[in-house]
Amino acid sequence: MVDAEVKRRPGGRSARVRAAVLDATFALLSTRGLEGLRVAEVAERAEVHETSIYRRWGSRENLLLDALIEVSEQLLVPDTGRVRDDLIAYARDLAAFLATPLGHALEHALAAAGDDPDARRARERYWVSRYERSRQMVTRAIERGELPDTVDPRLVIEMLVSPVHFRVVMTREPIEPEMPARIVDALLAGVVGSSGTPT
Amino acid sequence: MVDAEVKRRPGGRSARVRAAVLDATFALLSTRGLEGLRVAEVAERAEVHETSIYRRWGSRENLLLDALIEVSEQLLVPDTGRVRDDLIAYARDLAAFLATPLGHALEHALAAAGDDPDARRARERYWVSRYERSRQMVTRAIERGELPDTVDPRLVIEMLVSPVHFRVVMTREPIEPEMPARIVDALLAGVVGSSGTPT
DNA sequence: CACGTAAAGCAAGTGCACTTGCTTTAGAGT
DNA sequence: ACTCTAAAGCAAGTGCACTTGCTTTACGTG
Repeated sequence: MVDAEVKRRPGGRSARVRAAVLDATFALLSTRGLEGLRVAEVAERAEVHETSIYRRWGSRENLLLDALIEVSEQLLVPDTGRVRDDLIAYARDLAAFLATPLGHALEHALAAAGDDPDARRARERYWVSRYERSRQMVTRAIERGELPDTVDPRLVIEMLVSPVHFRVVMTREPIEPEMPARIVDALLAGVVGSSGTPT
Repeated sequence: MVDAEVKRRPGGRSARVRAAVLDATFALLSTRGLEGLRVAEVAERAEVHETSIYRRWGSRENLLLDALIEVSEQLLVPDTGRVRDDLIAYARDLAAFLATPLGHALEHALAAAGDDPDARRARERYWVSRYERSRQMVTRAIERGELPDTVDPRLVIEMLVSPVHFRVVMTREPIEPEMPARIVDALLAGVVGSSGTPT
């Protein structure tokens, strides 16, 4: 599941410990949930000393962040040949993922993460990677001539995904199935041009 | 500063305690910051027993939520006569508020709040009130004939504010001064029609 | 194969959010 | 004024994240 990529001591104990801890974290996350997960329990299950966890990750928060970020790499960027369909599918997949317990946990870990160097690094790495992949949908549309090259991919992606995150983290309302399409239509044609027809 | 609106015992001790605690919370929030604020310290400063705080609010989180929500009532809804200007001004004000320490604190309190009945109530009250006020910008535009009545005010507001909250809570990037205008233009005319000109 | 070092193990402790069982007080209704 | 009760005060305790000073282990290098 987890494949390490360690710094100083490539193949050895460090890597084993890291993998064991992350595996234990996932296991306990699914049984105990985000709130119920105790660091001591992770340590016990990973057969590692609690101190080792704190020395490597610094805090429970950072451990969760590190573990959960790997999960979201599953999210694939669709390529249907039409921007509208790509964006709608992407927003739907995102909403579906964020509705899972793991998705919820990731969102809350990201929102709660502190400002220490470790957390900062993890957060940045995450958003850069996410953005690099998702912008493809827009750049491909521009190459295709479907969108003018004056369009800013970053803005489009931000306006696409932020309402979804917003509902999950801030208002905690469910995302209706038709919401992704309404967002995309408003985004592509403007509210005047589109948002009347509640598909 | 805080004006109570108490349930069972209108004018008496309850109200005094509530006000004293909330005042102490604000005072310590500005000196100690969100992280540094300790419940015991609030109790001491408010000259109230710590237990009383826990009995009334249930948790530190809920106390913060209750205190901070009152602050955001400051945010006024502009009425310039043109939707575009209203929306831009509103997004700017929001971004400016969220950039303050109090704004940051509110966002994180909202994001971190749990799912107990108290937190749920506070959150819902907050968003309902915020939404009721901000939708005015859109409904007025519809009345004016500036926007067709097929436009969904809720969607417009959500798409307007969520990128701002998103940056503050999730990515933690600063909001560029021109971002509000770019969001509004994309929202009104669609990315094809507008977002090329980075004002 | 020896040795130096980074990381893991260990034990003991600290701070703070939150709990609980009981007592005291103040204010609202009669 | 008297009483009834909700809320405040109090004391003692619990759990868990996080810390620290020291020892031990095992990997990588000369």
